[in-house]
Amino acid sequence: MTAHSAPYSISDLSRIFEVTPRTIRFYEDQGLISPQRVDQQRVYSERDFVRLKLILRGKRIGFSLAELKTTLDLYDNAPDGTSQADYVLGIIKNHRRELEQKRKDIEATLEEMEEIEARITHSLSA
Amino acid sequence: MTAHSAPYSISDLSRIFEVTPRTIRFYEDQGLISPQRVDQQRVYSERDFVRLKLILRGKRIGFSLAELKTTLDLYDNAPDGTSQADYVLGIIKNHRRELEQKRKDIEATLEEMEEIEARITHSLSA
DNA sequence: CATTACGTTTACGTAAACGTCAAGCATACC
DNA sequence: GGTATGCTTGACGTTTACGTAAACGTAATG
Repeated sequence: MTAHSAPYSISDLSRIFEVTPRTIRFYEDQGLISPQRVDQQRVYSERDFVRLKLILRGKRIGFSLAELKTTLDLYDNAPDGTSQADYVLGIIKNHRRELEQKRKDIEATLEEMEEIEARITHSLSA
Repeated sequence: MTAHSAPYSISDLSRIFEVTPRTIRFYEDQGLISPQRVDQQRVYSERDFVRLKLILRGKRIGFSLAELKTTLDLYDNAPDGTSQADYVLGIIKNHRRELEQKRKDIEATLEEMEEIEARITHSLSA
């Protein structure tokens, strides 16, 4: 029971995802989203909605808009030929390595923060 | 058996961490590292080494240099008073929430990538 | 009919994180 | 003594990801 469903206006998405319309238009400018137009006005489909969601998630993880564009474009069209498929598989493998690294970084940081937390709470009981 | 040990020159760190000297000097400019000087030349201790390591790890996770500065400064000096401690604990809690979110983002992305990988390899066997 | 709300394009501004010279000093080697 | 190497400090340039303002169109509302 999401408050909204497709189609969305730009301010709908702006509210839902807590980004400014400027941001959404900028992503379009960079080729990340391509909403339809009704009388010059942007109209966003469920697919656009999902794309924006993926973009913002990717950003939180630390990917650039350029990277997100290529990966979104990549995952969009299923590869036809075997060579294409191998190519995509290679890219995916790289992305996974990056992500695994980030996950390790995060886990290491979380552990350190727990240690610090423990040190502080322990020192408080002194 | 790390090839080097303290003290390090700027080019040592540059090689070890695969960043340019400019980057390291920039971090100093931003107050993230404060190496000693011997005759105007920067000399990095083991502590500086660790700091740089933490900075780069933080960057990979997606933190800004400003954020990293405050957290490094924060974790540096153990809190003396209880109020201080509570303050720090609050900040840490926020950081942990952020990191948990990022971890979720990463895991969701990894799962999607596995699905895509599966789809491709499956389509190849057709 | 004027105001308000929402949308549009165009364009200049900005903060972050360095890159890229330029010019100079010191040590080391031939 | 000249040259190469490595360090230093400016200082301007660049990319990314938007912010911000201007100037305008349209549709509903009092």
